[in-house]
Amino acid sequence: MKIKKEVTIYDLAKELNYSPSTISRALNNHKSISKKTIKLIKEAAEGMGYRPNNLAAGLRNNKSNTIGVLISRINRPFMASLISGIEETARKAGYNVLISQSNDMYENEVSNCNALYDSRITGLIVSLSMETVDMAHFQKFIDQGIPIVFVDRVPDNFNSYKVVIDNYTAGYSATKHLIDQGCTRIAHFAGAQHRNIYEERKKGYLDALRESGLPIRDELIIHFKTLSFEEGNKATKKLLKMPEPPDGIFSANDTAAVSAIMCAKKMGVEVPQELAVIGFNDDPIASIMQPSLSTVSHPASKMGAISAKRILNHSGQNYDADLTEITVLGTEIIVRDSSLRRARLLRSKTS
Amino acid sequence: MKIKKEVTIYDLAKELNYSPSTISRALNNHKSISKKTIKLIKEAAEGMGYRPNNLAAGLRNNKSNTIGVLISRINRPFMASLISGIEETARKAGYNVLISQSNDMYENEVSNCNALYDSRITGLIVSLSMETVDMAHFQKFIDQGIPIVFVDRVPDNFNSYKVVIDNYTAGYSATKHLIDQGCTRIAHFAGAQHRNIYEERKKGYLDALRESGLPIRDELIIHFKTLSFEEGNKATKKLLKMPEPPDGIFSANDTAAVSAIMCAKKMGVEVPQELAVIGFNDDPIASIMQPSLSTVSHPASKMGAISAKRILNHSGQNYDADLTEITVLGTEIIVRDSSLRRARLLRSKTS
DNA sequence: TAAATATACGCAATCGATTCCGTTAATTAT
DNA sequence: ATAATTAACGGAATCGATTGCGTATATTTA
Repeated sequence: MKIKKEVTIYDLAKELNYSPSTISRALNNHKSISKKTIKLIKEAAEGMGYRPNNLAAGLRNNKSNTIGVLISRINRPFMASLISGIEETARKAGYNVLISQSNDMYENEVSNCNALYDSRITGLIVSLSMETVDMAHFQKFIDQGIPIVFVDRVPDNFNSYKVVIDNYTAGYSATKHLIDQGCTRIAHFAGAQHRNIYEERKKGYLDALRESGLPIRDELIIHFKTLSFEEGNKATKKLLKMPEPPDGIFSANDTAAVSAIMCAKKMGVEVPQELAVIGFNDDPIASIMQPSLSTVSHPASKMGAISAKRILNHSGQNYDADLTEITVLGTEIIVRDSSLRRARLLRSKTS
Repeated sequence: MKIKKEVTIYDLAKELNYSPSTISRALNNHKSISKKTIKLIKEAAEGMGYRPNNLAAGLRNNKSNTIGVLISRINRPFMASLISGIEETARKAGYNVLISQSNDMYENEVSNCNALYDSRITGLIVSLSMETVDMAHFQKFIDQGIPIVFVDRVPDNFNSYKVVIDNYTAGYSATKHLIDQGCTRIAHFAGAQHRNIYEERKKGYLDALRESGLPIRDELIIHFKTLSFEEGNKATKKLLKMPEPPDGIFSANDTAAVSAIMCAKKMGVEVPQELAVIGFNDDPIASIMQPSLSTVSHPASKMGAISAKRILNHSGQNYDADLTEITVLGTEIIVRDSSLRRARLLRSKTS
């Protein structure tokens, strides 16, 4: 199989008797090239099958019109939607998207970070791995004026753009909802506390209890490593075997919440009557499973779009590391069957 | 914020009194450079914060160590797992991954195709959009010797690497399973028939019926456009209102199967006793919902890994368009509650 | 009509890494 | 001890697009 020679602006220049400069300017709609010439050149480019070489342009301009994405895992509903939002926004602006996943390991995050840097990305969108504490691997981007947008799992000791949800309020509202449903012994499935989103959710949980005059019982607060299905299963089993088991669970994610419900069912514990459950994320599962899972919905795709826009808007202006714009998005408590104990009661009240 | 100057091999050359050629060779472990010099140069590079510029290297070599991915949508469980498999394999080999989604529109597929080409990707992994018929936009990759791997939704009129599952057998087995469970009026939710995966699944369905001597009833074969939840809902409602409703459904994806089950429940139709359902894909929902959904499992992540490996292996050798290696992976029928009518009967038979 | 300005384009350097040819010095073979 | 290798490195062109500066022609202004 012979490889065809690629058409470059030099080929176009020779063919049309123009200089490469003129070809380049014409293809970029430069104002000093006449409309007629631009049309002529563009048509010839199309006809000869010319395709720009991003590598060459990128080298010259020292950037690649590419947004780098650094997340923990792609195949999580939230992350997939986030990426989808990023890709859609970037694509519309003519940007490409490079992805990489850390699998929640610090070491991978660092090496992926370097790989993305080596590709001279225009900006970086990051959701931190579970392990990450040290932030030094991001410094080189700042030094080069490459914008970083932290999404969802953000650092609190690093100045940069951030796009987050109000985890505190969400945690507070979710817990308050359970209290409103008559729960008095509410357990919490907490995530790794050095990741601020989990810390905030827990704070919200604690404050909701305090405000309602409910005691805080340490034995009802379970600290998870990864909030996995297995972990959730184990934790639920343990909780339900306690002499005074909880009558409600606020889980920091849906996966663990689902496992709690399934475990409860297996153990013959009625949901929501004996155990009300609310999760976090509004994964697709939540609305399908039975009983359907109450949860906190996350505008994942929108967060992706906003993050991408941050980077797109950034280009042109000089990067000011002191200017840290933080976007905080609202969440929504989605009440479904897994926590709805007082449906009729509430309805009769309002009517 | 001042931008630090980047360190290049020229800076290293000046600092260490070597030529740029030597620096480059040392960093690439070229055999004509002494071990001692390599160590010296690498340490200095590390110390001075040198980072290679992929754009420059890519321009010179006319490739970017990047794999391009062109799929319909990222936030589908199957696709997210596919990408995850691709990314993991590519990353290990030092390759980056560029992603783009067509949202199942031909026009987007073409423009994304061009965008990826412009970035001089090393290889392309594609799952076709629902709309795609014309394949001309892929020709330029072939002309340049850039390998293309089609995954899952593959063309049948284009020579290239392909990674697929045996959709015919899967469709046959799924239908056979329903027949074994005593179903005699089995409906099929079919996908767009110009996408071969759906065509094959339907063929398997038809042959299973024929082989068992069951009649093929056109009114029980519903042709979907996108196999969405809404479409599934509508179709199920219609089917169940028929004078002689089906007693089984084989859906070409899980989403529509889930909608069928939920619709049946709403209409008071018992699953699986009155209506047995089997889906396709083994989405996370399948095992969680109630009744749990029988389905065909798809080795998504593995398909991604294999696709990436195809491209990695390809480099070096000359591309031979006549050599079209097709990888066919097996599937597994996952029997869960939604189709299990004869559980006890079967068990007593085997024991 | 001469001067001033605008229009439309060309020249050549540049981005950073790679690699084909050398060249020099060190080692081995005879 | 001299020729023949080998090892270790340098020079300079190259990849393709961009852009500051320069120039010739056309157009406008006074």
